[in-house]
Amino acid sequence: MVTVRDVARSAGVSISTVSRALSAPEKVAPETRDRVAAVAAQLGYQPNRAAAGLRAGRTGALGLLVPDLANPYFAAVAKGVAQRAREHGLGVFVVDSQEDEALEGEVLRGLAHQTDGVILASPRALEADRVAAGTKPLVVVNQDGPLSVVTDAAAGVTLALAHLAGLGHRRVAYVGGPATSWSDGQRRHALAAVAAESGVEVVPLGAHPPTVEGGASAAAEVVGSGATAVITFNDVVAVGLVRAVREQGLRVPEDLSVVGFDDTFLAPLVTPALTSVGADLREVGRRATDLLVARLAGELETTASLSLPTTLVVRESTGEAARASL
Amino acid sequence: MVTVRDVARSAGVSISTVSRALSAPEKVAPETRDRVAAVAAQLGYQPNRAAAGLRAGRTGALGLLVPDLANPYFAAVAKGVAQRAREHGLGVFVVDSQEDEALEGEVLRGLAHQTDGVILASPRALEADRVAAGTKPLVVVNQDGPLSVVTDAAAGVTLALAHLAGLGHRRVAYVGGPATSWSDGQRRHALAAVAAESGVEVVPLGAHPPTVEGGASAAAEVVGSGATAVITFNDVVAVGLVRAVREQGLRVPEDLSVVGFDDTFLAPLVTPALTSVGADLREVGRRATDLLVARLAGELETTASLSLPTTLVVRESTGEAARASL
DNA sequence: GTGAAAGCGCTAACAA
DNA sequence: TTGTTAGCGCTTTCAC
Repeated sequence: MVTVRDVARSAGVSISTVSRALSAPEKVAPETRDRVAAVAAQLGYQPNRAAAGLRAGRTGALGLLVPDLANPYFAAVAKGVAQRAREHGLGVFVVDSQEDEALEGEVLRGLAHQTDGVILASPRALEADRVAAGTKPLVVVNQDGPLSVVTDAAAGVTLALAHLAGLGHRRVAYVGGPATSWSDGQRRHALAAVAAESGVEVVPLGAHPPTVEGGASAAAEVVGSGATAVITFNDVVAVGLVRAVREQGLRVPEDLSVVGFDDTFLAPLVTPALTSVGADLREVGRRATDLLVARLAGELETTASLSLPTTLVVRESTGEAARASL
Repeated sequence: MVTVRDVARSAGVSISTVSRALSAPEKVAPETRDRVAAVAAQLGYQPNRAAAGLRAGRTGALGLLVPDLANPYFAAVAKGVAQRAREHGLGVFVVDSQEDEALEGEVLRGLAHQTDGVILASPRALEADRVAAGTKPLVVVNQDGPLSVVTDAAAGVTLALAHLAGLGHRRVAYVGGPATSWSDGQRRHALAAVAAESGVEVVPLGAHPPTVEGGASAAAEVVGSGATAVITFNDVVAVGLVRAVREQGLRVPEDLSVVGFDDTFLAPLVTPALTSVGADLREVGRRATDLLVARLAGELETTASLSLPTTLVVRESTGEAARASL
């Protein structure tokens, strides 16, 4: 392992000059700086993060806590975080809380300790998390907080409703996700708020698991609601719902239009391809990272909330409201 | 921040006793150990990993390098790694090389430096990577290496071929993935080897991008091959292929049986649900982690290769060979 | 602009 | 069994 001492000796300077030349170049004479840089490169010197952090009180690493890394939603956010962190020269410790509230706190405690700050994606137990994180800055994705990044639910449902209204739908159902989901609450709220101005009646249905089965189990409720179109908590629920109503002999979109949420890569692949409300999840990860980095640099006051735009991708699962009613 | 000194003072012992009590309990008198543990817990002491690592020459962290974290395949592996690493009390630095060979090496160099060893998932430039990793142990997933974890391609294609043969298929095409893909090579090799004993003629087709478009672009070739069934490089390719042949008026599985690869969560969601050769990807991640940990503990010779079993999940996209030929 | 020296929190000889 | 001590590689005053 090549250390500052090796570089210093080779360049004929002291170790402090090496350190400065590499991390605060403006404090060193240009020629010295260049010489040190050249020697460092030639020797293949890589600063030891742990040592640097130990002294400077930083770790040079960020933490990312997700409920389920195998979920494409979080995988996309994680990718954005990893990407941007690299650009900032920071490492990312990734931890999967396995959707377990208790584990979330426990794991966060450890994570906070070995990072400069952590990004919490869709936390299940935010209050406990704040305690677990201690004094380390926390950026929250998909939930409220002093430092947070969310996608604009109101804009998303407005787009969906406008699209459906334009197709002649007058009664639209909403198949919700888990009652504990913050986004679900946001969407229900937004739906109620914008229904009137869209000229559409919204029928909020109950909570369903965010799975294919959850979607299937909502089929009866949807059909019974008399709605000609439905918005679902996410794409997977939409797939389950489509499958179930088809088994009842209904056609999508002729008899029922379906709008998914999240616009995952699933949406274009299923039949019919799903119209879905989406957001750029990698961008969510990137912006969360930027927020954390800015906060660490002290460039930010204690509070900053970002709302990222949502889009509606129209595919095959929505069409004109032909039926009078179900 | 509470340090060893605080615990030592509170417990009335020296800092080395605290260190020992916590990391080598058997070297300390039971009563002392218990007292230290109690005080540490009460004070909420968390050892500083960076400091410990600095002194001990370990970092307490593993690295995981994937070509694309948003790819469900790698996301699943990553989840397994994160999970098991946590159980071993190690952190995981995750890096996404964005499918870029040059970036892979560069990123690995940095990763190797701040971890005790790294897991390389489906590396694109293994030779360069060995250099970049220096002396740090490397566990390779999905490719050959001194320390490696792969899924059993031969078993997978044997299962698929047996299944198709049982349905009466006598001519089976294989739509390959990128020419640089190691798994693709393994599968082609295995296919050629087991074709005879399955009583099936295998028609290897060209390389196609591992995308929906890639699958669609293979449609003509597949139809032209006269095969009644086809095995594809992965599920996404299968979806593209199914879509394209359907547009030509063929039915799946009545006119063409399709077997995907990887058994991603896509498989059960598309129509028709895809028969697919799969493996437990989280387990792949877990075993790779175990291998690396064992190697770090010196429990392993320099070489160890694991081949994990594959399964065939039969769904709706395969059926009896009714056609004489296309 | 540069160097000497202290010390971040911890572990591992070495003593006792 | 326990304590003392010397660093791990680096950053950062403080002199010069």
